[in-house]
Amino acid sequence: MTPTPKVKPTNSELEILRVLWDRGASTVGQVHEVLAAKRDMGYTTVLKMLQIMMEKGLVSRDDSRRQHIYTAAAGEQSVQRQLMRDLLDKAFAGSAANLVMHALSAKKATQQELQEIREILDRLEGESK
Amino acid sequence: MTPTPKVKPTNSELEILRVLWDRGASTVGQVHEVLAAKRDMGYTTVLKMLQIMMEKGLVSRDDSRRQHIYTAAAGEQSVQRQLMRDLLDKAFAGSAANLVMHALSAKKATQQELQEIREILDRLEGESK
DNA sequence: TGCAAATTACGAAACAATTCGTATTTTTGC
DNA sequence: GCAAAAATACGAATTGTTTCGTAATTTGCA
Repeated sequence: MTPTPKVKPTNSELEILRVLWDRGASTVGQVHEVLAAKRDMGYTTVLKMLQIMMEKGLVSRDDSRRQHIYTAAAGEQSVQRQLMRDLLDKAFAGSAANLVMHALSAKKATQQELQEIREILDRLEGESK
Repeated sequence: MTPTPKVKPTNSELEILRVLWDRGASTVGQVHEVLAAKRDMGYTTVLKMLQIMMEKGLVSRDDSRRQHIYTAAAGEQSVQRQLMRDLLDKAFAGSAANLVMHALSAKKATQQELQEIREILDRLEGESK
């Protein structure tokens, strides 16, 4: 089980977590490189963010070497579930079906993804039978 | 078509929109009554929020009478879609299937909801053929 | 060794979101 | 009419987020 963070990540923090989830353990420079490609963002800004996230327990780091190496402490799955629940409550009045409907129309899923979703449905339906 | 707001509602704004979507046009007092039941929140806080939301175009109001009547200007559907897109990008790396998976496991859907989702899938799959 | 380069630490400014106290305005009942 | 009650307007404090400049530290190498 991935640990559930105590705090809900802010938007910027989520951007950084995204990088760490995708790349795995990274230096500040590596995270910065990825983010700077998308939008303007100074090196020390990223550094500071990571330091704050360290305090909040969202990342952990190895500072045994010259360049500190940061790792996402909050598991991708856990954070996703947390954000999902939050959005479900606040914006969708708890209706998962409604949310799914919007998710699918917000972004076209591939044939393969649609197939995967069918499988999830099958599994869920099987369980509740 | 419900109008898409220019701005993304903040958390508190979403709470208020939730009330307006559920109850329909409401006075400050009515909104306050609902929110105060959940968490501590002063009357003028709600009032101020609604005034700010008015400026942002998230609500409209009828101030022809003593008590102003507020209505959600941002349609529930539009806001949901917008938030969905946002979350999809930031937390789910664009994978709708992944998001749907979490949505379904975060909150058990009813048989009927599952059926509705299947119908959506059918429709989508039909389109892309 | 000691200087230049690379890195982290720190503080604080800029901005945005939330909250509420007080002032002002409007209505109503006497 | 006028006072009390009820409502809105406004300003500002507080808190949280994001950003970055500058200082301090560490490392490698000439």
